[in-house]
Amino acid sequence: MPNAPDIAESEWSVMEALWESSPQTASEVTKALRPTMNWAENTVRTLLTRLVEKGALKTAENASGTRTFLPAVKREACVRAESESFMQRIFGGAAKPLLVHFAQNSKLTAEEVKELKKLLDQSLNP
Amino acid sequence: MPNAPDIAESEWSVMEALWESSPQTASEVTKALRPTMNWAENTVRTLLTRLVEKGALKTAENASGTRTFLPAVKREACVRAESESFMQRIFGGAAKPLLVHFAQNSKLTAEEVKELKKLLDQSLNP
DNA sequence: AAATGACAACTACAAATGTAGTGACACGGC
DNA sequence: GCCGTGTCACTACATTTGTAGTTGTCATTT
Repeated sequence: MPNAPDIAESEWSVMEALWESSPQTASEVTKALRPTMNWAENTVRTLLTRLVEKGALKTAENASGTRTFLPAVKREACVRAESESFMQRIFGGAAKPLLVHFAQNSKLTAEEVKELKKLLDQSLNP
Repeated sequence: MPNAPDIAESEWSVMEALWESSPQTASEVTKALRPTMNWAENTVRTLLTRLVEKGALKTAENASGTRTFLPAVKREACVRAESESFMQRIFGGAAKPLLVHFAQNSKLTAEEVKELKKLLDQSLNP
């Protein structure tokens, strides 16, 4: 499995679009992102190219011979990598203070709290 | 209270040193960071200058007339800002998936799990 | 006094990021 | 056969980041 490359913020939106649905052509991705990011098509193309160079995306041809893009790395792997580096940077690598922070700063529903407590228990008994 | 400015990764180490203990002169900060980051003093000075420009640090003179640096923003505020932006970027702004992720991917002690469960409960009954 | 050494203010410079513009080519209509 | 449109591959360019080096000043030390 390929390691998760370093994905910048704008690039992340592009990845999301393709994790959501792939393969897509450059203009499809542009359209998919239009509502959120109002990027010129060339901007999206640049990001796509960079992501291919980084090994985060692969390309293929569709039926009409146009190039399409698809993820080369799993979203979960990238999320894990980003999370790891964030935890390192801000919380010195310790999960507990991080969890404390988010547990305290988020408004959760009773339902969510229940779920999370269950997950915490499970993380103990594997 | 001033808003938390955008603090880059290297800059963060410098901030940590000053949140840890302040005021400090440039060379004190350099020495404090020496074990972890092996930076040239000028590197640290550059970072300090940038942080002052960003409004993350203030300066003052010490008894011997040398400039010292001290935080202009509270660590907690910066942590909150960074966390917010991270949650936005990677988890679409939702706390629950984030908490799920870290709850599942961290090895916590029974003690920690207990604490966290308590915090979760408290986050419900304020 | 000359050398040394901290401190400050500038300057340097490459890589990464954000955000495009340009020029060329190819296919499908008219 | 020319023309617009979509696609591609390049190029562009300002900012931010990482990591210093250079120059000038002062105070302290031989």
